[in-house]
Amino acid sequence: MNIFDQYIDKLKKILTDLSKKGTISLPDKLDGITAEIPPEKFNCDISTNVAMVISKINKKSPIELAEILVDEIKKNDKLINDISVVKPGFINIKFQPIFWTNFIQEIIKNSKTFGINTKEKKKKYLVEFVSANPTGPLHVGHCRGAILGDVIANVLLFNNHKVTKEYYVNDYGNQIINFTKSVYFRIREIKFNEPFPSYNEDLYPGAYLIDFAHNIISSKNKIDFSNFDNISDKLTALSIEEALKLIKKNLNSLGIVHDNFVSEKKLVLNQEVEKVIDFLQKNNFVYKGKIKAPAGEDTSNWVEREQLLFKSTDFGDDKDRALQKSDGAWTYFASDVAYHKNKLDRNFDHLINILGADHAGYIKRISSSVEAISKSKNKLVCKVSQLVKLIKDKKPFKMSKRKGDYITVDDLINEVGKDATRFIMLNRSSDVELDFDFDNVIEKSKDNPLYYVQYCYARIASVFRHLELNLSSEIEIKKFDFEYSSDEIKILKKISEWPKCIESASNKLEPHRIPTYLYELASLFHSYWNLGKDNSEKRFINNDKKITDDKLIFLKAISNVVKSGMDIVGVNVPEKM
RNA sequence: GCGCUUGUAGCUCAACUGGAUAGAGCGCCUGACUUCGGAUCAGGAGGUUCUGGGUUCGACUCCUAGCAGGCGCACCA
Repeated sequence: MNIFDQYIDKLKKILTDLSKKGTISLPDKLDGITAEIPPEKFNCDISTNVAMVISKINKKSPIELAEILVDEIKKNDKLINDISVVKPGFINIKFQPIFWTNFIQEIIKNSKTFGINTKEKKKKYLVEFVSANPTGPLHVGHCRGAILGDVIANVLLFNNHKVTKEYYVNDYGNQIINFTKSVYFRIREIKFNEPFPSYNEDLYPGAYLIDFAHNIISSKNKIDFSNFDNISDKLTALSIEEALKLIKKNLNSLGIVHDNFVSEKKLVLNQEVEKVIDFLQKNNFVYKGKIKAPAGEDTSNWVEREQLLFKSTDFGDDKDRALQKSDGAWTYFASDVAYHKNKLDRNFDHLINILGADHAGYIKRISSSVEAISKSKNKLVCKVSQLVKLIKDKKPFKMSKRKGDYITVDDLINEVGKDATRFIMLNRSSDVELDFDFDNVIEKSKDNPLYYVQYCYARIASVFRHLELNLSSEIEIKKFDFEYSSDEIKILKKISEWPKCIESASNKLEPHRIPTYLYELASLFHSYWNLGKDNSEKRFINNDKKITDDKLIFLKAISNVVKSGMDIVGVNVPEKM
């Protein structure tokens, strides 16, 4: 039920009819026609730019064409109250109130599907997100991307697409060796009373490793901890298992559950890296060569060496990228190419990667590899989530990994809660840096948009409570013959934009549009609510402690949209606060 | 030096894929509580959308040249 799409279809039909008659000419493709709710000052319901779009090809002024169209539109639409042409050529339409009564009847009937974008075909998506190294707990830095990925998946699911949420586990490489060694030293610290080496900068100093060590010691595995080399494989597996357990717990407290965890190590052991490089070699995308030092940087330590390179410059990257290290091991990039081949083999229509800002420079090379393998440019979309600036006590809070004083997801959830974290992290476009002010996020006031939206729902719930009705149960109303006032139509207009919001959030992968929209809807509702203070006729419940059907259904429509929006964002809507 | 990205009210940010007189919140100033829960609302002040060119009927949005901030630029992952 997207009234704008419906209206555009109606306009297109009028245009083709007129062009058949020879009244107007049309371009080959009818693109760029919009229908939207205009700014409030125009005092109308829907507005279209159609006259301006066809102005050029007809060599007539938009105003002139609009006048012609207005007559036709009037003939075709009986629910119009008023229609006018406004410079520079917009056609503005005001409906009779019955239009909105019909609208609300439709969306109440189809409350389960209202908002879903029906234009698009069902597709299979893979969303890869978080993919943090399995060497410790998630910290705040991971949070934004995690929530972004999760909500993008939710939006796509809401639109009936098939979505797989995946986590790529980097359980291969030097960092994992250092991580396992660190666990080993913690075990020795416990078992043999040896101090954890402070001199070795490669080790992980975090105290959580002590827990890992305890867990491994007390597990059922019988391990002789006296010699590292004898047990390194076993210990690596156990350590990663510990880390993943913790990470999954962290994700869970954020309300995130992945469908798959794909192991880098397994890809390497299954020779998938060799296979994909072989494939690229046959297609002439791989060669032995040297990488040049970047200009303008201190290159005194630069060592030129010959290594296996991928020709990402063929796809617009600034340099070709190394696939193999000098010791013969695959680079992270090489196994990631194999991982993306693996994704492509699973026949998804679209791949989406969520990356942190610090990995933005990586996008060109990985999308180059996907293009080389799939021969398709738009298969992979990478979405970058910008930094989160933490603010505590009005001051920026810097985290230092070395010192181990970083804020973990656990800290965050304990202090702020899941809902506030999700809502605030999502409230801004992922393209801009985000200020995350602890004091503000905890505050239960209008400064906090989460509570503002929740409060709207709670107010509606309280009306239902007073009437001893259940907000979540279906309402049946036999006669839809009431008329809504202009105050109410203002809110209904906003509701009519809900499908548009979902559509753009989904097409552009910009879920921040949802909290923004919900805030605006809540704001209109709060204003409306307060009208009842000065004017008791505008209250929902009248003096006989009853509610009229139009008001009941009106509240229901608002709460439905708020609920479905908050579901996508992944936060609760309490009936009492 | 190169690449990506951001630049909109004092501050934090929106702006329906190019639309009309650019909108919210915070902060500041006025006002509304024996409330269908004030975690709310009404009103006011506040703008050369970083700068210069270009495309267009029409530009915060697209192109181009700059300026400023952020991120990145080997075999780390």
